[in-house]
Amino acid sequence: MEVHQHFGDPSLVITYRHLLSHNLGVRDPLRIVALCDSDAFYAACEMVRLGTAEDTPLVVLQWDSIIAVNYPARKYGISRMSKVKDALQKCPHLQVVHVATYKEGAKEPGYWDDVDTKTHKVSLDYYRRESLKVAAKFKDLLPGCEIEKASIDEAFIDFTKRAKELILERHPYLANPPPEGLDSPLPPPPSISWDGIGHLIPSIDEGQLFEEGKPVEEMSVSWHDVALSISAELMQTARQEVLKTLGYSTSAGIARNKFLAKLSASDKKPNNQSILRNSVIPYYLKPLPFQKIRYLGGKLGMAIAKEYEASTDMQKSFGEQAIWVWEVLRGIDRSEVKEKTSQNKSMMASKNLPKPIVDAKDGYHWIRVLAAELALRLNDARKQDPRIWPKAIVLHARKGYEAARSKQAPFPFVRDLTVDIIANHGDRLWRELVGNAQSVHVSAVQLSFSGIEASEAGQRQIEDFLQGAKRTRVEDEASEGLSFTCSRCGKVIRQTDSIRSGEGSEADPLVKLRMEHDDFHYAQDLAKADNRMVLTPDSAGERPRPAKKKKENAERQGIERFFGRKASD
DNA sequence: AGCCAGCAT
DNA sequence: GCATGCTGGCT
Repeated sequence: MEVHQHFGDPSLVITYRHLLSHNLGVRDPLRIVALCDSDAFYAACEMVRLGTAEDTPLVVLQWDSIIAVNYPARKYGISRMSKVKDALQKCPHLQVVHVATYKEGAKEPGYWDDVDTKTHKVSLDYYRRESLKVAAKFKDLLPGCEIEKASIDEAFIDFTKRAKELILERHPYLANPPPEGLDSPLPPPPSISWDGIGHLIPSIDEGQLFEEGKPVEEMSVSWHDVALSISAELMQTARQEVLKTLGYSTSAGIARNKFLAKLSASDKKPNNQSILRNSVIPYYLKPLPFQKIRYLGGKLGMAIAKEYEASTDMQKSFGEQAIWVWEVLRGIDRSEVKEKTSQNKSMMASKNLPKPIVDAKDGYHWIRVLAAELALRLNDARKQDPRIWPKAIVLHARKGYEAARSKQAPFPFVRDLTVDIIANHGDRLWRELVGNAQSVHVSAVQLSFSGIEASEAGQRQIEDFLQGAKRTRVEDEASEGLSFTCSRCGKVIRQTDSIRSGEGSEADPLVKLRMEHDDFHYAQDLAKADNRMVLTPDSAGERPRPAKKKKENAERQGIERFFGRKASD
């Protein structure tokens, strides 16, 4: 088995130091990573929403395309490629559900029976919310584990730390290293029961489970295998609990790194998990078309494949494809499982246009639709964390067959985010993109926020606003009148007689002053976005509150307004 | 910083 | 396909 020698670490002797250390990272010989993903997630979401029976075949539609097929439906030979018509022929009682959409007249996305891509826009928000629920549940169920949400339906879980804890708990004698010291090898591991904790990926064909007269599964048990079995146990109970409480079935792969976890996760779908022991890795990788490996599925994979075929020398010198693939894997997969903030770093709304935009002015219609969705979503996200704010707003437009072009601009911090603010920025970017042309050919538009963070700047502005009043008042008491320093424009704002319209208000006058100044910034943002006159802070108080007026207007303008307008085509 | 290409589900 | 999201590289 010379192939084993190329694997280095797996055959490395595991010592007391390895077991007792907690900071060995990706080099840890006891490292355990799982990839857990939801089975046919969008379809499962719809089943949960509709209370559909578990064995009901169901597909999810986006316009005319099937984007999710649950496992009962797959039994009928239905796939994502199928046409709805064919699917219904294969399975007449198939449930067909269209994703939620925004439609004219409705403020919230919903499920309608008259969806039309010319007038509606898809909303995937329900799936995002369900995804967050699942992730939160796994975090609850797996304390001491690092969890990285990798996509809407997948998460990596690092069990290393927890598995080591449990090894020590179950084998307390390991806590006391022998006199030879921490670097002496651990005693032989106990035998392992793999029952009920998933599918053990075999090293060779199911047909020949014996080697050298011994069952393969009894060969070469290591402490890493012990850690694997413990992790598999934890993963199994967590998955069962998610299924029971939220209704989502999942599949998982458990192995020594992210790549292998990801790979093995799809071995036994749905509702099952696979365990990949180090000793079977070479056998597992050998027959694997390497395009299946993450990051090798696209252009890079093709390039490498070409290079590989071209250079026969390399092939000869390296011999086995499995080894070569493994070398690639080693190089790339030093990646840690790292917790991500539950808040995404970008937020995007996009729309492909079956009827391209021809008249440049018609761009505003779809931009406002996209802006309305972003407003809803960002305001929603801010309920979790009011500090979050995007650094920039980006507009992409695909012209005809050309690749998409984009323009972006910094996005200012404003307290009350409205559709208008976003749309006005979007409109400005649209003008930059289309230039002077009144006639265009835009087949897709995409509006997004980037660099979303719980920014200190945003937080400070809010804190200043709420708390600054007190501090400033003290400073100001000696001097004449009310004033404060605006953290946004950096100017000292003083109360002038013009603002002092004795409305017998019960509010703190300084708070009031700040609010009015804030309104100025709000108005200025709008004005800037409109490429029109820019006010100066000092003149703001003299004006008859244009911001307020605009705001009231804006509040009445929900998403329905923009759908109400005809996309003139 | 702004824009794009590429990869992913 | 379509609707998302992330990262890295280039200017």
